[in-house]
Amino acid sequence: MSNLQPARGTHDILPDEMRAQRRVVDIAGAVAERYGYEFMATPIFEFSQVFKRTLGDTSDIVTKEMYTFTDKGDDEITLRPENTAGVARCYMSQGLAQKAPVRFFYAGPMFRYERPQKGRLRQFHQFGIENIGIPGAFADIEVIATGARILDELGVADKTVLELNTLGDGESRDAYRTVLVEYLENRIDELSKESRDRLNRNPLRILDSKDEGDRKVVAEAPVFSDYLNNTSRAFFDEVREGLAALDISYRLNPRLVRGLDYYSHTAFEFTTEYLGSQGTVMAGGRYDGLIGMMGGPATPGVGWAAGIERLAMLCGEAPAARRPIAVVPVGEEARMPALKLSEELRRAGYRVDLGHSGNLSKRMKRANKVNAAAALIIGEDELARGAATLRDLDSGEQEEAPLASLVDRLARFR
RNA sequence: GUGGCUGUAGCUCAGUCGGUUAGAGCACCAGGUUGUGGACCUGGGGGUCGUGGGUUCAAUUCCCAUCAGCCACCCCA
Repeated sequence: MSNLQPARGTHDILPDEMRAQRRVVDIAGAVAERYGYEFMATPIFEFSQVFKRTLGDTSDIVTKEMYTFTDKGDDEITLRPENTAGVARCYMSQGLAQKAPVRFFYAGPMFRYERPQKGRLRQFHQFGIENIGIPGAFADIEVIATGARILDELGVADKTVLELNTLGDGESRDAYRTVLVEYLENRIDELSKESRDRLNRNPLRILDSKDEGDRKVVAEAPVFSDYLNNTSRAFFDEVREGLAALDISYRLNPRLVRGLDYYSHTAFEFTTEYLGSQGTVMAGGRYDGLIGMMGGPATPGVGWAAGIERLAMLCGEAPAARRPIAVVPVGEEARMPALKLSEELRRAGYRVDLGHSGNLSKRMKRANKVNAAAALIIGEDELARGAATLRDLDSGEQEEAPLASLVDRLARFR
């Protein structure tokens, strides 16, 4: 058994779970389209540089979580740990600046070498949207609104909370960073070991530490909002105004810091308390610096990504599979006519379960097991009359119907 | 990567203070019903008790290691 196990942190997705995930993607995609987004995909692997250059040398994702290997052509390849960098790369290599602004959504597998837990897999799936080319706050507002609308239509809005923060522009962040590091250095012996390590690499992260000692120090730390310049402040105000206008409620969380380096201004997360410590269900923000970091022209962008598994878990029970019509032949001479009838019904749009063995009783059992809405029985008698027996499997009522009228007769079971 | 809990049939779980054929419910298969499913009845198949090693006359049970899942940290979707 041991070597038949799927690799650590991966798992098979069987139909029940697949339906749940598919529903998430279908609903999210349908909503995203209403907001002007179009479905697209980038490759599952890219040159490692795509991620290394953009996600930041200090991020955990780059430093310890990437699936990177050298392929037979000696290229250094990485399985994508997220999709924003890939979309940005695509934006440049496809010359999409010509078509800016662009709005894309994607769905697919991502890979991160982490210690697995429920809701945290090494191969997991994300649905995300990217809005590239719009510098103004309206883009941020619409991006958040798209996410909120999706959560609402999935029926999980009341299980999630939107947390919002601003990271300001580069100037504001640099100014704050300097002051913060200075403050933290003065109280360095009160900080946890992890936070001391983070002090140089990524001091903003310390604001989000769960360590008690750290929290005490953080509580008295200088506040970012005091260091926002006018531009950054005005931007954030407009975002908040827009959310208010759309009745999207949120909770300001000044400690909300995105893990990746390319973010600026708006940062947000939809979180839930129903999933244990894997509570982030959808997260994103503005990444005006990203395309520049990849060597392209300064290009604004906003987006978010959502964990499909996490959303599906939040949604609870998977939707039921579509109920088929069971076609059951009786006797050898009915097999071929049953095959032809099945084909005809399928062409007409029905889902058909054609049993392949067993007597009538066994096939009826199977019809029941696959949750068929109706059974069509064709045997010698029916064949002689060019008809089939149509049995409603819920009520148990049955009648004989001429083959020619079947497609219509079945309409109520569609 | 750190700390902890768990691992017995396809699933959910009993059980063995170390002892001979390891159980239940559900699921599955067959029959009761060779032109009628769901309910019911009868019977049946399925486990090297996660894997490897150690202790022992004897290990599914104790010990160690390992793998996997889960929880918290970490990180995040």
